[in-house]
Amino acid sequence: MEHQRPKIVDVARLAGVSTATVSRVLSNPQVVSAETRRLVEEAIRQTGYRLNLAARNLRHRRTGGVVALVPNLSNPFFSQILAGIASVLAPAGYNLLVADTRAEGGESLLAYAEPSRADGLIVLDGSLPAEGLSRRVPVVLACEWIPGLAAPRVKIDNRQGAVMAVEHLIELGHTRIAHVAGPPGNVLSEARLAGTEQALAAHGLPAPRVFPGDFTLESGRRAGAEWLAVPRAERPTAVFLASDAMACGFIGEVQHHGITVPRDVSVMGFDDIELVAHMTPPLSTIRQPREAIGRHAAQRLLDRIAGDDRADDTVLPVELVRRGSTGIVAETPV
Amino acid sequence: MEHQRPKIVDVARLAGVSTATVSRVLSNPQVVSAETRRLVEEAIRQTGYRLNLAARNLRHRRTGGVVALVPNLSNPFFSQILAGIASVLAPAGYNLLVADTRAEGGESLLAYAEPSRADGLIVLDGSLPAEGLSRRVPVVLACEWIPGLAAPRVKIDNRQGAVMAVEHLIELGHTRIAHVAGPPGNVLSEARLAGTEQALAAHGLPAPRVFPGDFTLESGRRAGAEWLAVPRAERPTAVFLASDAMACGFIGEVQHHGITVPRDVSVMGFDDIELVAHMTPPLSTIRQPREAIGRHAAQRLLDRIAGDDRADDTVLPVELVRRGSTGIVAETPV
DNA sequence: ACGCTGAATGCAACCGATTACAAAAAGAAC
DNA sequence: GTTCTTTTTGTAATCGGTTGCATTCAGCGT
Repeated sequence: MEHQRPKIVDVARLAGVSTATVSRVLSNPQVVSAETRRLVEEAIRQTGYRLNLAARNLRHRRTGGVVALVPNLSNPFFSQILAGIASVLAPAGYNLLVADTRAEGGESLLAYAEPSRADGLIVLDGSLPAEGLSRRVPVVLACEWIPGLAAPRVKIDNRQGAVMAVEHLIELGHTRIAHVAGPPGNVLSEARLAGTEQALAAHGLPAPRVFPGDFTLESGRRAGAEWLAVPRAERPTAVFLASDAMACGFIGEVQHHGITVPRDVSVMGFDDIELVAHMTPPLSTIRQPREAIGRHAAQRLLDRIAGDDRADDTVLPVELVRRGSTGIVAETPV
Repeated sequence: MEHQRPKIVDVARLAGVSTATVSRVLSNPQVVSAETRRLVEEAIRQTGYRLNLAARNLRHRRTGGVVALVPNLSNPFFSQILAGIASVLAPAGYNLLVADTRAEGGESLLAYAEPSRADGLIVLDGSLPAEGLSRRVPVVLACEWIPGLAAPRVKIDNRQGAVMAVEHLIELGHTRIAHVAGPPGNVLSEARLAGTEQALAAHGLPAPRVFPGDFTLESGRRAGAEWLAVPRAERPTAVFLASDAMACGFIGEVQHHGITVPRDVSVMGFDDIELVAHMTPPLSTIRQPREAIGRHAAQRLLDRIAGDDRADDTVLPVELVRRGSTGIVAETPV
């Protein structure tokens, strides 16, 4: 008879009711009498009817979905944030979709900021253009943020985290402390660098030697190579890197050249990704509450969707995690 | 005047043409005369008109999107596959959305397999129920697969990879070789275990001691603890783990207890995730062509969407990567 | 001047649900 | 039995583009 996908009128016909009633059974069952409801449900089962979302979305002018824009899915750092987001969104009836801003062309990203595609947007990438994003769907910024954009931000105190990291090194007796920065222009890079400088200055120590980096493993490795190239007597005895991934690259490189951590150099990371607890030595780092960041971001977005237009910031606490990669400064320089 | 989002009729009115013409300018510009087109484009600019995707999708009966279902976004293994997928999908005019099958409830996943939500599905998780998936949208399975489901599969030869790993260890002189398996029931776990057994048998060696695991870092750490608990004289001198993540956990644990890799134990992983090249020692492993897996999966999906109904398998080659974590068996057992 | 062809455009039905409003049915009260 | 509520159901407009078919008009041949 009908090879096509059944529509709501097919169900209605079979159940002997109008399409309106079928629709009510679907989205507002309690207004339909028990008997009619049973009839309709049976008809739905028999026809194998499935709702067409495009049609519902068109009528409702909403999509029931939220899109998260992530700079780089390969960074395990983001996945736990996404889990936190999903844990809040799912009970609220929204589903989460993730798009990688690196993988997709820059232009096409704005396509996600359409009310006809998503009801809201959680942006985890600070390098997106502000102008395209405003005036479209509700947006919340998490972790990174976009300077020009008035939207709620959920973040950590990056500067304070850096201060804690550097003070930990200072407590261990280090005075020549280097920093490996994140990508230039990135808001996180800048805050962490500023915190580093602030902590050193507060303790009367000279400004740090800064090696360039971009948060990636490979850039950490290069920083390691640069550190090795510094004459031994001048080498920083401690290095604070702006991401755990870079710290991994750094440690791998210097260990490969016979350096022992933390005897020859103490290393601090930032993020506390799962892996670094299992390295040899385990990495000392600054823990970000990733799950909580995700949960708060999702909650703020739900608020915004519900009409709350405040654009205030949520700042979550970080935590110093002392592990084996940092130690007291060597008594006798070899 | 109008506070509402402009629709196509607003543009049409301003340009002095019909909605049909505006629509044509949008989706089929060459059929409209140059002059009219200019007029319409100007009107679009002035009104700030943006297409409503729900409406277009409803009419077209397609969405222009593909959903990838990933078991666990925190595993960096998947992100490169996703990059490969996006690199094929984007030029074809499809956009990619990612959903984490762990983060979302099981039931809600089937909601993604709706033609009104996505034009196709790439499933990277073998643990999903087959029945819900068939008969909905075109599906391609990548990496893992679902035994009952007739859909094209893009995968590697897991058994052959395991054989290569074990033969590498045998060449180095090892005879007591252990395996740390993936989660029971997983198709990859089983193929890799089978390959391990096959290679050992082919060389007249006894069946491997098998430690349980589930691909995660933590389960690798536990396997390390179990290995340490084996009396020294009986300890396997080489361990092949079914994932790199587990190998990291394993090495971290045994190094923590004074074991030196590869002197005391050789360790092989599987996957070649970026990080393992930077560990100390760098991990020997089996490389999966992740980017290529993603590209092939996306291409097969496009084929399917275009009506190609074959359900054949694509098998991509793996590669043995020799690094520092494997070495010749120690001459004199300490 | 007249018919013919093809390009450009408009009309209006359509995609598949939702929902305001109206009508009908069922109870309640007297 | 009649009137007034309250509940249940149906009618038809609507969400916002798309497209088959019809129409208009310019250009061309005879």
